[in-house]
Amino acid sequence: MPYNHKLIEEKWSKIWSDNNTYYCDVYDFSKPKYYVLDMFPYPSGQGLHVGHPEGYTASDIIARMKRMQGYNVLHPMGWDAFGLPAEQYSIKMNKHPYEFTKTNIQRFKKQIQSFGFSYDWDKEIATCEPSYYKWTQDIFLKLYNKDLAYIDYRPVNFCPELGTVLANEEVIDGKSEVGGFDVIRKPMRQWLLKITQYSEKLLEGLDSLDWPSSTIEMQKNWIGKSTGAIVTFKIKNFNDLSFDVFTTRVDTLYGCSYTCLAPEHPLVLKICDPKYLDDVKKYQEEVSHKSDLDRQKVNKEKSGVFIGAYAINPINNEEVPIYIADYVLASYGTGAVMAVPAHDQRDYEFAKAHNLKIKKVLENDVIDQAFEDDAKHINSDIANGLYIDDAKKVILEKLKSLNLGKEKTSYKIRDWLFSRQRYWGEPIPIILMDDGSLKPLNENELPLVLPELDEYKPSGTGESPLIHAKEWLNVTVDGKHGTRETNTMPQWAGSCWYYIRYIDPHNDKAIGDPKLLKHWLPVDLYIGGAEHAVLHLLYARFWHKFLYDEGIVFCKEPFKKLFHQGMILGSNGEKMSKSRGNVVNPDELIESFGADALRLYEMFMGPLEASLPWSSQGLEGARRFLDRVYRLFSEDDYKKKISDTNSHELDYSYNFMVKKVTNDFENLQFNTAISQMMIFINDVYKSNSIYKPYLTGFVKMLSCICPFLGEELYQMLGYDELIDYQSWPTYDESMIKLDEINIAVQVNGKLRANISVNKDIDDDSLKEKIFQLEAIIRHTEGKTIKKIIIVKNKIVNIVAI
RNA sequence: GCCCAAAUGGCGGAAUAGGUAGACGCACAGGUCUCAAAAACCUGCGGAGAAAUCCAUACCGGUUCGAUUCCGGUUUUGGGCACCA
Repeated sequence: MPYNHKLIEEKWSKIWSDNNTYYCDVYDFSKPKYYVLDMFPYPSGQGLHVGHPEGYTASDIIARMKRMQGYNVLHPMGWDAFGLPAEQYSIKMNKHPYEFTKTNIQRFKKQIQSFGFSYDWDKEIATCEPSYYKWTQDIFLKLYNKDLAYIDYRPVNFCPELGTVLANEEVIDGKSEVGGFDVIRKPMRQWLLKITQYSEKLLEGLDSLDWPSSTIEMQKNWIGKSTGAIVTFKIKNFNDLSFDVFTTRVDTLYGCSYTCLAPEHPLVLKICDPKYLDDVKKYQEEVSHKSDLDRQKVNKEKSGVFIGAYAINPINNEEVPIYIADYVLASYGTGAVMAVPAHDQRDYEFAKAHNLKIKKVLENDVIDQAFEDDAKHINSDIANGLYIDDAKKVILEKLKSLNLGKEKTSYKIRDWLFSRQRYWGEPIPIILMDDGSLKPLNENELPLVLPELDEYKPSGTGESPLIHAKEWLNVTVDGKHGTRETNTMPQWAGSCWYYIRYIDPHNDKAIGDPKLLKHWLPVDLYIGGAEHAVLHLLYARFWHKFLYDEGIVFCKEPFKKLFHQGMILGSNGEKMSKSRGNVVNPDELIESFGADALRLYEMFMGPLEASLPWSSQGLEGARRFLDRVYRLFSEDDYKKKISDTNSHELDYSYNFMVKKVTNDFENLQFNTAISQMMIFINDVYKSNSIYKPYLTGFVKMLSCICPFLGEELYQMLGYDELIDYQSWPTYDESMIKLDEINIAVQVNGKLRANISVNKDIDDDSLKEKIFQLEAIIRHTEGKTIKKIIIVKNKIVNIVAI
């Protein structure tokens, strides 16, 4: 008989909630702590899909194992509740997004709870609650007071037709996603955070982390540190003017045959020859119309124009022409480059297109592309005959003596654009006084709560709808008038520090409690999608490092171990989406197969980090296994085999399983752990007597994956307590060691026989036995034995010719 | 274009300090039970061959007694980045 999952799920859900089973007393410091965290979801209107529970099940298995291993486990869940869809909904319905968000949260919570995850719901948070964002605002003020937040003008995607600013994802081919209207680039007043001041700290911390190496690599590339040099070029006929370039290959300076400025470079119009002015202005105009994306896409042709001016190469006083080109970015380095066409591919292409001189300074053949590697320097006067490192040294020394160059480290990372022209986000707690000064709120004025609006429609100017909240907007400070900042914070803000708030969300004092934060941080295991490899994980690290510098947290990194779960694809191997019609609904699956079967299947599909196609037959197989397990406990034929005395039939199988499962769980390799548990159950079916403690140990491990059935089976074995805080099974290493082992025998690397011998048999006896084997005699007959390789207790290879 | 990862039966996958390729599950086929079906249980299951044996971990080469695993090259797929000086 299959078990009744509905009854069991209902029964244990109630018992868990009545007993507050998964409550974590964070002030209990008597046990070691384990903090296992999921990336919290955005509660969208669509509800949960089968991808969500994959990561949640993995973290839940770890949480349950750690509880049994005696840890005080913090395993919380909450809601990343500010966001675009809620704002769009409120515009459409002219309703407050809070209600919509609240409804979605309730639905998500109900769905998540149906999986039997051992979350401590007492720690639940939502980033859109004033009691939460009070502290997001507080951290912003701390950043502001440390001069890490500032206002600047930055271009945004503005849609005049919709009267609103659009996110990149809302713009498709230069048109708005909604309505298909034109989108233009318009500079607007923005807040930025100086994440660039933390470049080095963000880089340093990476190597100490137990993170996927690809994620560490991506963060390194994002920060983009490169060490090189600044070289100063004077301008011919402009004695007092010069510009700096940044280069990583100062050793090739003798090969510089032109220089190139970003079209936006402030010097361009000052030094441009009037003859070329029209062309230059036209080119600048063209470039300014291109959005960042356009400018990056059109990368086939190296466009640019000569501005009729010349720069002086400081190393040899050669006069080189100055161009402007859009392949030089104003935002990186100094916004100017020295071009060495022979040894930089981009410069090479530009030089070819504009008929510029290509001068070799490295001993190698440059035929139809640039040579960018190391070689002996030529045509380089003081650097002739030297290789890259020494060449850099002598050239830099000379530049330094001329006061025209120095070492310089450059980073790709830019300051974080931290404001949105939206309603549904944390208000920025700053007042813009009429006299132009900025007045931050005091801590005791927080939270600055979002006001109710009559209408949530866009302002039409691109500003936030908060501009409509006249009463909220206008304030008087010390008798002077000012208006509140109408920009709000981006969705990232709330998720930058939520792992701190979880520790004790009911107690504001917890955020400043050193003992508590020292005990619980860092997060021991953080599980979430690889799509957050850079932005969220970098921003959160930035805030954490800032809070460390402020003396609020005491570890340098927030997340010790990180794991990215893969994606669950549709059964056709494509990404699940409504339009493809391959979406699987978890509610229906729990209804018909039970939460335990769904959890088990998702863990058994394959490696956690892999993207795998959904198979409903696979789910049926998982359920079949659980029924097979249940039968052992419910059918008389099997029940009567359960015994308090050990017949030793399962000694090996059980102990091996405990070892493997413990190991695999620790490494989040659930698919192989489950297959070992299946092997154990197959062995149990074959044995005549089942030692009860072995069955108990199995149930404990199963309960991490399938908690409802785990509790039920534990009770059926006759135990009164809940299984959740029982001790983790141990194994006896001596039971795993076999006396007799199987050895493979190869001749010339090909398997010819198998032989069963005593473990650790000496080589001579083994050889003697082997040469009695018929297959070995046949394959070595008439040949000379050149060598016999023996790998102890594993394999023998006879080399014979 | 650059960077990273991957490629194993009909399918998901297992096995890498180099050592018996295909664990476990799915699908499929045959059988037992049944009036019958379902469920359950048993057996088989990479390809060729009667067998001996041969071939087989994307493809081509190399190192090695021995390569899915290491090295070089090629192809394909997936992910990331987009002229970063």
